[in-house]
Amino acid sequence: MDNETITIYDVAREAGVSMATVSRVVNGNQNVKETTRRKVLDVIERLDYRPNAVARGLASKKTTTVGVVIPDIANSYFASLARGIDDIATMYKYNIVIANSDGDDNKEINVVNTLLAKQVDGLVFLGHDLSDKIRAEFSRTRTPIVLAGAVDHENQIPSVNIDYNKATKEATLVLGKHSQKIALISGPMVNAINGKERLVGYQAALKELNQTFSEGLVFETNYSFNDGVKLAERVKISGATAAIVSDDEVAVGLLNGLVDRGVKIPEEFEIITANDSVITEFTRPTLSSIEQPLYDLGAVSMRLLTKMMHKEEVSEKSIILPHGIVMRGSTK
Amino acid sequence: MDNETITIYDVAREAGVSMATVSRVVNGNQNVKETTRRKVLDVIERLDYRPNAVARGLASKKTTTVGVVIPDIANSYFASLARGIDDIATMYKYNIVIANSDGDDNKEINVVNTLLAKQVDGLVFLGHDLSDKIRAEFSRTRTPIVLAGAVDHENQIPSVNIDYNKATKEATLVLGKHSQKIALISGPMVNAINGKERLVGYQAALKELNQTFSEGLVFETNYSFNDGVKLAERVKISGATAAIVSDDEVAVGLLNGLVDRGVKIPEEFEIITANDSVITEFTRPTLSSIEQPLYDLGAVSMRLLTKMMHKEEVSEKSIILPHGIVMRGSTK
DNA sequence: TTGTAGGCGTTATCAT
DNA sequence: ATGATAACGCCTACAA
Repeated sequence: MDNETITIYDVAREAGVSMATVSRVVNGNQNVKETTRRKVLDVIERLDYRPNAVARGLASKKTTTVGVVIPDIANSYFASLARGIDDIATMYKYNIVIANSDGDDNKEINVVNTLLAKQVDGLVFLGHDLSDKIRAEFSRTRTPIVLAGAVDHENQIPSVNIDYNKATKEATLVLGKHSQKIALISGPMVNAINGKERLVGYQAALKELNQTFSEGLVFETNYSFNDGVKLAERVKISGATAAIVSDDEVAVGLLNGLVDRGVKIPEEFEIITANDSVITEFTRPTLSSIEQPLYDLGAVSMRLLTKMMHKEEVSEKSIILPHGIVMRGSTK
Repeated sequence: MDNETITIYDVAREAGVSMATVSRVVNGNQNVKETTRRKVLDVIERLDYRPNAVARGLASKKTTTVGVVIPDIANSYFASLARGIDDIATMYKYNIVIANSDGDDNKEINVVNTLLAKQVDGLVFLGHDLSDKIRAEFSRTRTPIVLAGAVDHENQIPSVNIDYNKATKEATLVLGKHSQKIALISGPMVNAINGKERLVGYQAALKELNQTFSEGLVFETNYSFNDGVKLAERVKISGATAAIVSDDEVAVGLLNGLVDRGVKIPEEFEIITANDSVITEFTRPTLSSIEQPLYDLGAVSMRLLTKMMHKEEVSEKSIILPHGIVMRGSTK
């Protein structure tokens, strides 16, 4: 009663050739006479035949699909990376299956496993420092994996990053020109996005500034606008007069929270945020930021992954993209 | 030389049972003696066996994967919907393959086809009024499809929306209290997100306000922050003293562009935007908005899709979620 | 409760 | 240039 799924056999029969031939024209194999090619193409059109990618995947052991593990697709930073990834993936005829990990170690392992079960040809892993468990998981699969905006401290897995340590240090030094008390607003410390690098850079800068490191100036958040807003009061009380923030949404919240409390920015309080996503221009004053090529981080990592999937030689496994500091309204 | 891919046969041999039995325990079939189940589970663990989802998909004709066609994942409005979709999908054990369409008719058709070729169990289509071509494509597939934040004027395809017409009318009426010239900032007119509904609602409100509709007060954009910024000058020149905007990023740009030009908001110019995404709170003043349950739009549509995929009866095919108007800083 | 065997829709290897 | 015919890894009646 329903339209049966039509297969390569149907096309073959209808066109009076073997399925092998149909397969050849579908796959652009040159060894087909032009006339039969036409004939087959016609039938394909007429029958509205659409090759079954699953069967194809089973037979060829390639799915033309890559998995993307992402902490939160609704976060503009990750969304930008995702966009870069998808564009390049599309360019190379890959599709993307996205799985939110919420930055949770266990969920990460979970989604990585289901992604691998789905036989993705490759994996892009976003956002977190690698936990030992996940690294173990990665090490026993042949599936190519690339980290984007995430560092592997063992330096085993190919990755695309900026130098978070250096960038954070530079940003902190900028704030140090006018501030004696600089706060560090990070993600959840146990598992922050490049948290260690950032902390190290921050501390190195403090040392150079002859400022003492104080736990009381380090604040943890869960990467959300509201976290930033809520933090404003605590930060104000801490006596800090500047902050380096690890996530743009948090920074926007903090800035607005501070402004709403009558704090003058940048006169009384300076902020530099970390990701230079579009939202840094949404506020007044606008947010100064570590400048990083978000889209490119995604795009380059996907490009790297395609090379690995195609078994091309990759000279550089740990790609560091250039960064900078954009001075906008939240710094003097 | 490498770790061979290990299959259900390996497990069967190693456990001294048939592959059917292994399949049973993997799929949680109850007809397995507890002791053999244990035995099999042990071997699975020991061999680190991971069922091949592709083979499974071919044999069972189910991929536990749903396709999501999205205009731009980097847009916070769509990203919110996507998050809702993914959460519910995960809850029901589905994965999501995302494809950006850029709101382009041809790309849409393209990605829909590759998604269908991949045998997704269902499809969520975001963002646009349906073109005839895409509707034709949809009508000749058995794959369940749900529209989220997109209306089908033929009312054939299940969808989850708010009443854009009514919401736009209400918002326009609010602006009409203080303004004689209300601009409508839409997406690309040919293919705007629910563009027709919004235009109709806008015009209905004008009529009720005894204001005349003028082409000069309708502005098209491409849904980006920068479009909004650029538009500020033109809108100002047009003499409008209020605007209803179809996209939050555009609204943010417009607001900032206006503020930067010395326009006082809301005193001299009022704005109501359309999507109530987080970024409406990023600006100062904050943006008043049509209020809509973004996450729920995604979540509900995915829930509806699961029902369809499981062949459950669905009573209501066109779900309208409630909306409201949030008055924030950009209105008097 | 467990095993056997026939698909699922392609690709890919050999022949012809 | 074209056609048989095995895989590919699993599910699922059907038997036992």
